[in-house]
Amino acid sequence: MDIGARIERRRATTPVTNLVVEWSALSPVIHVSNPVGRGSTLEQLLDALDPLFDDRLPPNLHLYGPPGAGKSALVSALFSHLSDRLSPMRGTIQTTTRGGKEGNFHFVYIDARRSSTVFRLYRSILDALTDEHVPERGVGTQVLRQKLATTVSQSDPDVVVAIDHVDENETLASEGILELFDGMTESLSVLTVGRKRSTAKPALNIPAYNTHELADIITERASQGLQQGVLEHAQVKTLAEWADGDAHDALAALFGAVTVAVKADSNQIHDRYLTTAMDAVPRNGVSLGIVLSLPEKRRCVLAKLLELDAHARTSVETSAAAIADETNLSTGTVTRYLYELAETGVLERVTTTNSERSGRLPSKLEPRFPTLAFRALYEE
DNA sequence: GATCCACGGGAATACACGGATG
DNA sequence: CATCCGTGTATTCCCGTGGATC
Repeated sequence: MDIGARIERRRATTPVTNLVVEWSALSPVIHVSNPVGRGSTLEQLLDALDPLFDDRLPPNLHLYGPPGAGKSALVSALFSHLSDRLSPMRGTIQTTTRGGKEGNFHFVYIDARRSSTVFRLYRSILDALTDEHVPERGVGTQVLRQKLATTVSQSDPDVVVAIDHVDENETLASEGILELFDGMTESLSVLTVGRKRSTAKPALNIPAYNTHELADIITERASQGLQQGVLEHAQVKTLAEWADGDAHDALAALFGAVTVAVKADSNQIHDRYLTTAMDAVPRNGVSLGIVLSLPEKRRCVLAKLLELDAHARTSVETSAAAIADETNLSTGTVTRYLYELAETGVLERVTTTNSERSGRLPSKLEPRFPTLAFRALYEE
């Protein structure tokens, strides 16, 4: 019996709720292969990448736009399709005649959130380009750089690398990123993607979605992920208007609402679930991708923080103590984590007014990320 | 032995308040 | 009255350590 059949059998015997058909279609951190509604930006991107179709390496480029505008969705999908068409099949013998216009590029998509250091950037690219094992420790950054330089210059196909999520709090800065590839630029081109405009490279702007486009995205996701007709048109509209152009927020809210409905054993999404879910997505908050790529212990601290009762949440210190109690971390360390998370915007410190004690006023911590979706995705 | 980097401890500094000081 | 000071907290900053490779 083959694996596919076994999976199907397992699937059929596992009780599924009559609400969700496909969780991955609903996940705000998984991109679909054909993003909706970014046609004109796609055309501009293809224009910029036009040399590719003439067998030349395109110039370096920077794509920027507001959060939830579909930057990652567009670029990851585009790179995946380009890879299908313009990359040599890995591990198969090239049968096309020499000089043909196919298979002359490697396309590498990097998430700077997961490759947040120079070392990891080099490592991820190298790992994508070679079949060999690439060390994760024990070898210096410059060694990896050298290895990458040789690989890039010696390999026949040139390399186009997209580095997504640059210029964030915890990720590499777009400024200076090209210097990391000094000496390789003959055979390697870089597309950086971020929220800020970049001064150095030619840049392309991607605008926020309008309400109509957002509604289409939500509808598409719901049709893939939910039983037909579960999400009503009015609810789609509510979500789309509320999200104000931010697809991340819209999908995080939808996902949250679904988890609430499933937990309540409901076979439909009541409006009150939707409201609860929208309330759990702070406006101008930090995206799930950022929170989920935090180091393990910090994610753990965040998860515990969400479970605390009102008493434990009154100050950073009490929260830290309660969390430390449930983990093997010391109060001091948890405290520092919490402050650091507040520093980077994942949490917000709100100074509390009433305190019977003397001294500086304490503050309580408010999550600045979609809490329901985080809770569900944290178990992975 | 080298390397990366998540962790951990704790010192240093900032702040709020009330009372002392000029 | 304005400013300084002491005390108790809150917050930030720094740097060493150790696990897991290679």
